[in-house]
Amino acid sequence: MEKTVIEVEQVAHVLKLLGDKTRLTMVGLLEGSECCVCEFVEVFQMSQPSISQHLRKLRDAGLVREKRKGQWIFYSINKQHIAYPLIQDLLKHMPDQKEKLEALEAEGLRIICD
Amino acid sequence: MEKTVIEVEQVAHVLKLLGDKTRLTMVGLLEGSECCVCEFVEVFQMSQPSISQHLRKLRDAGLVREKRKGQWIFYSINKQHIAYPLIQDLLKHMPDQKEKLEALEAEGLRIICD
DNA sequence: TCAATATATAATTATACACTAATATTTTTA
DNA sequence: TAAAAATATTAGTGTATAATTATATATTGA
Repeated sequence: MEKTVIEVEQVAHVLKLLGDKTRLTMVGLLEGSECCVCEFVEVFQMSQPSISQHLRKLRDAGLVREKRKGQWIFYSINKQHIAYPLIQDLLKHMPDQKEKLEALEAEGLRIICD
Repeated sequence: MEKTVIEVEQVAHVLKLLGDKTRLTMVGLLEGSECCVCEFVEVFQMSQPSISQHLRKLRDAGLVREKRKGQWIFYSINKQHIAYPLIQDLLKHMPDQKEKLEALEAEGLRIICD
């Protein structure tokens, strides 16, 4: 297991961001695969602006990256972030979120690119 | 390493509590040893009510326990809490906080009981 | 080029949060 | 038993946060 030591302030900042069910689940989903905004809207059954605002917070902190693919913007986890190993450790204590994406796929709502 | 899997909501709740520099440091300190309120007041240079309110949040969540020893009330980490293994993993990514207590001790402000 | 789709941003509002000031409670000690 | 010390609680205040609504931007496809 990789280990990074991060200043308390920075850890607190990351934990504050992840101390929200929506954002924490987002990160759990992104650990499994890239997702676009409309997939999050489906998974969370929340409004698109609300989803975008959550993603913006994660992006502003550098925890996720965005990449446009045609009409969609895909988000991915930033494995280069100094807190990424910490986040991985966190996620080990949570149920796997991938079933949410599988449910999407079953409904034909998963966006596949490339 | 012990492993516990906790529901997303519960993890988010714990992370929200620890997403505050003061409370996160408190937990880091308590992982090393019990502390009483006046020690926290010294370490954080914050008002006593503010410290008490932070401790109350941690206590309400069951993350810490309190125990009166004479005129002092000592707080300790609750190793029985379902999120304790998660917290231990978190703390591994932070600098050790014990030097703060050593500094207190050097000033003769550490409260030793028993 | 126009309509539809996907996404972002801005403004607003209601709620949550952290701190301070004031006060209450408990314990020790003189 | 009265005063001091340690801690908790309550009320008030300013700020942060999350959601909604409205609007703007960018891309695709007819």
